[in-house]
This record gives sequence, C-alpha cells and structure tokens, in this order.
Amino acid sequence: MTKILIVDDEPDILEFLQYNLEKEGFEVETAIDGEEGLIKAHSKVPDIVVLDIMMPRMDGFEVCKVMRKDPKFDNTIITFLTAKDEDFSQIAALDLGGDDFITKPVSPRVFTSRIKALLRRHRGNESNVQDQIINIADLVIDKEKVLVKRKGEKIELAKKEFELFCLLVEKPGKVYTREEIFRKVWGTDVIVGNRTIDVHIRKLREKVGPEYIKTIKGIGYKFEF
Amino acid sequence: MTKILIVDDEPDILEFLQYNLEKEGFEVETAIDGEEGLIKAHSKVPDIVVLDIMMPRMDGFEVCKVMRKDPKFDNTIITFLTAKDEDFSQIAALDLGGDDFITKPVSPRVFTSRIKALLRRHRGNESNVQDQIINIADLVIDKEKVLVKRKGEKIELAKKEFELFCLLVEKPGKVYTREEIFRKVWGTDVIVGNRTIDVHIRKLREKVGPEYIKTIKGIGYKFEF
DNA sequence: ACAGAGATTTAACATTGAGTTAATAAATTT
DNA sequence: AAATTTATTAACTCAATGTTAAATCTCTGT
Repeated sequence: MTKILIVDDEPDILEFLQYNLEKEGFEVETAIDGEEGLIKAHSKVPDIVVLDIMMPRMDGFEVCKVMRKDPKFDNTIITFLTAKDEDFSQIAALDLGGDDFITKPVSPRVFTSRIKALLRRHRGNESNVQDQIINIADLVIDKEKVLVKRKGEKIELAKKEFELFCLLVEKPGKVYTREEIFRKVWGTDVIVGNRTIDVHIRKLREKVGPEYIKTIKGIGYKFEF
Repeated sequence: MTKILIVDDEPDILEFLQYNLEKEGFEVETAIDGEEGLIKAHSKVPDIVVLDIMMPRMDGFEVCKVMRKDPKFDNTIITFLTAKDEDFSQIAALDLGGDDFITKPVSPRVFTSRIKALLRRHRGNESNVQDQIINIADLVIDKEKVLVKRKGEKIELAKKEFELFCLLVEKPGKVYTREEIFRKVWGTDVIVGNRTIDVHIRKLREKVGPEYIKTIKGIGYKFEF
C-alpha cells in the first residue's frame, strides 16, 4: 500500500486531496503544519510527501531540508505545492531535493495522475516495492539491493551476514537462540560448528556498528536500538 | 509519455504553452531561466527542450551549448524561441546544435503542431519511443537501436549481452540472482550451463567498462554507478 | 544449400573470498 | 576460582566466480 503524507495549512485542501487520493486506493495521512508534518513523516515513513510551501511554524522548504538530511527518507518522494505565481520557489524546490512541484490550484484528476506519474517514474510500479525496504533506527535495509545503509552510508554485507541481520531486524527486541538462528539462516541440513554464529555476529557488529546487536548470555542474540 | 521542457523568462508564456501542450497529452516541465532549465533538463532528461533565447542568468544559446556537450542529451531535441525579427539568432541557433526554431508570437495550434512535427521528424511517432531510451550515469541505452553509448562513444553489444545489460540497468542497485537472470533473459524452457552468465558478464565488463556490474558473491549481480 | 562471420555455449582451468574452524582470550555465572 | 559461555583472531577450505579458448549454433548473403 502506497502511503502519502499531505502537509498543508488549509483544512479544506487537506480534506479535498485526501478524499480524492483515498478514492484511488492510497493510504493518506495529513498534517496541518510543518512540524506536525515532520513528526508524522518520521512515524509513518510515507512513500510520497506533498508539502505546501507557505505554512505556519515551519514552511515546506524547511521540512524538505530536514527530511533530505535523513537517509531514512532516501526512498521517499517529496513534492511541493506552489501557488502558480511563485516562480522563485520552483527553483528552490528542486535545489532542496524536491522531486517535483505541483502548482495550485489543481484539479483532482491532474493531482492524482501527477502522483501516479511520480510513482511510476521513481519505481517500477506503484506498489509492492516498499515492502522490501525496512526502515528502523538510523538504518535502511533494502532487501532487493542487498544493502544496509546507516545514516546514508552504504554498508555491504556478505550473504550470510545479511540474512542473519535481516532475521534479527525483522523482529526487533526478540531474542533468537542459536538453534533458531541455525534453523532459519543455515537450514536444517547443514551442520556447522557452534562458533560460526559468533563470528558472523562479530562481523556484523564490526560493519554496522556494535550497538545494534545485543548478546543475551545463555540464550542468544537480539536486535535493539 | 513525451516529456517537454520549456524555458522562458515570461511566466505568461510558460503557462500558455504548458496548458496547450498538456491538453495534447504531453508531460510538461517549465523553467524560468537558463540555470533552472539546465537543472531540470538534467533531472528529467526531456525529449524536447524549448529554449527562449533572451533570458536572465543564462541565455538560451548557453544552455544549448552546455547540453550539446553532454551525450546524455543526444536524443533530446532542442528548439529555440526567437522574436520574429532576430534573424541573426536563427542562424546561430542551428549552428549551436539546435534542431529548429519557432518565432514568437506563436498560436497554440501552430506551436503544438510544430512540436509534433519535430517529434515525427526525429523519430517514428510522437510517443512511446523515449521509453526505449535509458539515460543513466554516463551511459545512454537505446533499446530501439540496440546500442549503448558511453560518454558519447558507441558500444556495440550482442543481443544476449544487450538484454542482460538492460535487465540490470533497469533496476540499478537491485541484485539479480542467476536464477532470475536465466528466467528473464533466457526464458524458462532453455537450459544452459552455469558458466554462461559469467561469460556474458565478462564480455559486458570488457565492452562497457568493469565498473558498472558488481558481483555479490553467493547471490548474483547488480548494476551500480 | 553452402560458406563465412559472428554470436552463444561449453568445458577446462585459475582465482577469489565468504564461510568455517580452531585455538586462545575475555567475560559471566555458579 | 572453576566452569561455562561468548568474543576475538587468524588461518584454512572450498564453493562460487573469473578467465580463456575451443566447439557449436545461428544468422546472412550468395
């Protein structure tokens, strides 16, 4: 399901856009100002954020700037809503890392088709891709690309390391016993010595940082942040 | 969808042209001066760029000159907008690698039909062609011509090589397993030995350069830049 | 149908590095 | 402090990948 966050200080517009997008099957969140927008962006990690530029408390440019610094939103499309005559803002919008801007006023048909176009352009199809990307703490784990990013910095993991890390990350806090890890990562038929996991855990701690994987002595390991 | 970028310093003209072209089903981007034009050209890689000549910050000639140096825009048509009396500029326009010029003022009907004519001349038909051209890193991949260009230099790939390369390029970063590659390039019915892919990858690295295709040991290959 | 050229596949061998082991040190529990 | 569990390190192993050349297949033009 594609998540869209709309941030605008005019309740009418919010309602109008939300109604139309939901009719098209999108999952819509709204926020009434920049600060609320940021908070919601962090909790939901939407696929697209639509930002009005002029807003109280924190304008759209600020929100975009903050978001673009956070690698958590590397896979998030940012679009601005600009009044037709604010030409200046259109340049700024792209400079700040915005992907597009939509000029107000806009018809619902144009708006939704614009959103769909953005999704098409940015990814293969408008859904079922984001599931492959886990966003947690200051990490982005992209299963399709077999890649972990920490604060935007790419970390390359070997196959087993990646599989092990995914296992732990997918249930944060859950403690996995060695037996469980062997079963799920190595499979039932392979038999390896019992120091093997330790070595992999060590490499993970070395590569992604020691703070994420915690040892529960006598039981196993867990992902924590 | 055919993408058109219009660069002009008069907002009225932008709006006027945008409105008319969008009505005809084109995807229109606009920019208010040469610099913004260049930025947008780079991010969107339009099929046609319509450049006003006299603009603040960077004039149309400059923009054209910069674009024509970049092989990324080899498949982009550049058209100038000139005032009726500026004969001198019409010559210059073509010398600089422009494909056509349109004299202002212009009626919407004339303008859109002119654009369509350019598309017809330059390619088969007015749509569904540009999708066949992928622009990434310093590569241009033209599916119709079955041709890869690196920094403007032509690289001829054999059929299978080309198909394999396209597969990887179309989702940059995504790691394709050997099984996936076999299924998508060779099809389900053909069975070939397991060194076949390696040999093709080797040839690709030899022809287009070793830096684009990366091996993820134990998993597969990915395109990266 | 045939020759020739190029594309594709196979096979044989070389190389690499992920995964494992084993030996030892450190930490924690009893 | 003895026992148990985990961490660390470096060396080793082998399956996966890289490389090369030769064999086969597929076109294309005559």
